[in-house]
Amino acid sequence: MPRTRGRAPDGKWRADALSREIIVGAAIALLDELGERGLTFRLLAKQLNTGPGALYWHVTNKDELVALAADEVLGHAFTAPPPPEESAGAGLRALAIAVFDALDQHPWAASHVNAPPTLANALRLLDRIGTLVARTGLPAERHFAVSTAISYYITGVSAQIIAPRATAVAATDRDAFLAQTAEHWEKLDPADYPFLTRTTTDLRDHDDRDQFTTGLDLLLDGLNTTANP
Amino acid sequence: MPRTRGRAPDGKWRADALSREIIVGAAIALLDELGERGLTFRLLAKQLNTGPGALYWHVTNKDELVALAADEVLGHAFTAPPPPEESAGAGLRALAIAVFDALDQHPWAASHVNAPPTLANALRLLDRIGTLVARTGLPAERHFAVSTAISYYITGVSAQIIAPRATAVAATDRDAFLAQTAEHWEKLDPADYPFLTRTTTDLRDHDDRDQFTTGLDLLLDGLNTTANP
DNA sequence: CGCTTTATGGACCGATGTTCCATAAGGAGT
DNA sequence: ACTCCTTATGGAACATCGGTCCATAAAGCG
Repeated sequence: MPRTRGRAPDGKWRADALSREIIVGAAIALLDELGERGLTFRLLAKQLNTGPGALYWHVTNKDELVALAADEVLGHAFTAPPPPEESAGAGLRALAIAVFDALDQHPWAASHVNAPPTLANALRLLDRIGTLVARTGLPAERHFAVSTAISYYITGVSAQIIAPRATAVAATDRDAFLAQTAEHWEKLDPADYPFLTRTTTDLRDHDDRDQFTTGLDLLLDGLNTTANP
Repeated sequence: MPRTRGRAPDGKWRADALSREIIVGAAIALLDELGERGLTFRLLAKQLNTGPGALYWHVTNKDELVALAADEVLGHAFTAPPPPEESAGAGLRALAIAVFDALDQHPWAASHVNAPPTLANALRLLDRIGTLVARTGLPAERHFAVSTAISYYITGVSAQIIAPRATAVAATDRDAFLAQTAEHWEKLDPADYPFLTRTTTDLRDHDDRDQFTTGLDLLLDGLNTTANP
């Protein structure tokens, strides 16, 4: 039995009708719970009390669905309004960390934020970065290269740090995984891997967010000295 | 008809026997030609004149196969011996660019280099970075965080820049794709996207490698000023 | 000359992304 | 009110995939 559909007289969709937004929202819930491999059109359809075919009317394929879901997650970084008065560097830092935290809460999304941006929230991210970069006093012809570089750092490094968590199961596994990796490093030949064999304790104890901010601060330091020589 | 197998008296594998290396090599060839979606155990088996089941004796599953292939590609960055005497910064820059170029020639690999490293060549990359960072005069307790940050920049930003090329088909499509994206940006509301709407020509004309080196140089600048205040 | 190990490869299973199509509910025009 | 037409819907069906199973055979070993 088909559900009610079409628009109500007030222009809004009826309560039980499907829509792109509803589908993406349900997809995010499934991705959070089961990971990318757990998201299935059949399961998603069952959650929405419909069949797989109906979903394809609103979404062209699975790739697009996941991309939309990831962009939606990226948008969580913009829920708070941008703090009005602060230095460009401080604004960039806050923005970068907001993105990292947003992706951190939905690890599957990290590897699906693509460049160059085409979806709404990815565009907003780059635009905000560009606006802040323009405030640094850097010559205008370098704005694009520097802004995209910062954008790529934020999404790319977040993906590197966060994505492994999507394949592994829970958060408690992190310690076990790091311990196992550290053990592996310890068994390497110090002649071939002089650095790794002496930094295994750092590996065990490190904080993911600190790793992200360490590189970020180096990058913004470089930006600062380049803009104000 | 099963192929000859086992080791020859000299300890080497017979010419037509399967091996992990041969399978990974054939997988790389297929990935280069058809992309990640084109790599199939059936097709790979046909290329090697065997059945899908035989491959699973040498490789546990497809994820591992792709990871091995990507690590093999990463190793292309190390074929040239490291230049002996140069500053740590110059060494890091050369290493980073070598990795970018290696991944650039096999775009599918870019999104499969994971952190923290466990496979051979990913480990070598981090170790070389760490050894170079240790030469900068940075305090030892910061070596790990800074080295991993640089490592994440190299692989993460490379993935951001290169990975889209794996989904798109050929290299000639790049101009068309950028033109289409630029057109999309031009149609945005300048009130909402002040930066993007005035940088569409930069988008059309930009060079991917320059984008990578721009951020890299900012990062290394920051490293330099931090190490030598 | 048997016995064990190391492979091999084809059949098979379950599941997935996607397409197809019969069908139904509004809206628009008359 | 009656007839199209557009917008959806949802279940069946299709092609294909990753992965498992197992009968089988070559090489090594005693």
